[in-house]
Amino acid sequence: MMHAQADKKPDEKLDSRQQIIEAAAQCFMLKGLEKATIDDIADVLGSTKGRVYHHFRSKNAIYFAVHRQAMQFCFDAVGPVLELSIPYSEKLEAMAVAHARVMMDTLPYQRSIRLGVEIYLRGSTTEAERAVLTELINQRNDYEELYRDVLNAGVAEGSLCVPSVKIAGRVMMGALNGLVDWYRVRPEQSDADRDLIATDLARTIVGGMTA
Amino acid sequence: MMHAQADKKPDEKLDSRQQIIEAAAQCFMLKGLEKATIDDIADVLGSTKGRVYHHFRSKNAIYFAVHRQAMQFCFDAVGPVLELSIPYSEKLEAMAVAHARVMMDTLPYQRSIRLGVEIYLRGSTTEAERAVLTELINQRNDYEELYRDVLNAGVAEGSLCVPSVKIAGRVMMGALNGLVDWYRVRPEQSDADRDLIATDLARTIVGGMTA
DNA sequence: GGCGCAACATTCTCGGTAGTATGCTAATGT
DNA sequence: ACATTAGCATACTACCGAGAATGTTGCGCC
Repeated sequence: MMHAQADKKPDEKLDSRQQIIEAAAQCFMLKGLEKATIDDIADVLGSTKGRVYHHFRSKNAIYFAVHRQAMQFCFDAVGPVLELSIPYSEKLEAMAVAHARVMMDTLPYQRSIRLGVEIYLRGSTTEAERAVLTELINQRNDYEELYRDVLNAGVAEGSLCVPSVKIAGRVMMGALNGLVDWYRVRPEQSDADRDLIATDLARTIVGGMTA
Repeated sequence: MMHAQADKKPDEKLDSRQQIIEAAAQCFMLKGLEKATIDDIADVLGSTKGRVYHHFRSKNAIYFAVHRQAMQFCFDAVGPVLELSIPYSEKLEAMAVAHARVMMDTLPYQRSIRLGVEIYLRGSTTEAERAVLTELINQRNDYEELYRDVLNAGVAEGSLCVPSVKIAGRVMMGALNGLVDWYRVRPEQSDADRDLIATDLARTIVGGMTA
């Protein structure tokens, strides 16, 4: 009943799957990875398990999709910054700002990521799933490497200075991703408010690395 | 059978409970909060559920104990540093070093904390448990406030400079606690190696806050 | 105007786990 | 010496949630 006969928004066609991912991110954020049930996700959509299992083979597969999406948001956000021709110290800070922004803008996804990537799925998973898992972990490493690359270049250039590039990268990820632990969405909060948080955050972090 | 008749180490008397907490921290770190079962914890002790439920009313109670212990480690580590009469910038860095050290030294406890404090226990818990929960959260706030206090004092003194003390506190907690996400215990790693990590980490973080 | 398939809904099973109830044994007070 | 209790082990129950099996509906296509 009341099926897709209408298709009011033709640009939202292949997104029944996307809706599930969105709902899952919401549920994961609110209840945690294990406590969020498939039925919970379906409930958010006003739907049932059937729909979810039609699009995803397993609960893990849903989590993988959420994770991929979250990482994609990050890559999309910092990608443009990487193209800029500015001193590496400025580039690093701009990357941090962009990352902080995307953390706030896609909070449910980013919080889902935090809820135990390696820990979720201990042992008892299929080999295929473990393959996807390592792919996701590699994605995170690749992302962090973007920062380390800029750090290295900045040190070579002389605009950046850190005791250890490796540790500096960890510091950046820790401080930036930590945002999802304490940031709360407030309705009265404007776009400018979020920008202020992002810039203050980035400045505080990168400030210690500029020569 | 083979009960406590021996008591080989008299200094380890009232610690059957402590052993459970230690084992629980281990299990939580390895398998996650929900996936770690009471039987897992008992297995680590070469024991059974009976023992665990003799000392703790519920699984949540065990987690609470682990959490308390973890926070206690932190308070004990930075307490002495707070007494020192040194510039606040130096004090802040010394606190960061101490915190980083305790993160590495009590890794299972600290990792357990990260696995969802607010998320673990959504709704379906007793009122008594929720009271303990808020107590734990307050403990974390109190701990973070130690850092904010030093930051404020440092800014007033002129030895520290940040765009926002509130955000600077978040940055410190995020970067320092993030340590438990990437730090791996290696047997060949010496005490000095850990000290190096701690000092580099602290310097990278606090470096951006010194005037 | 039947056929097949996509996109779900409904219902069931089955394994795993928190918590309980009960049993057992060795100290400990009296 | 006897009862009691602390400190566990063993055996059992109740429940919940992932995934499977199966049913239902509408649309496209020949």
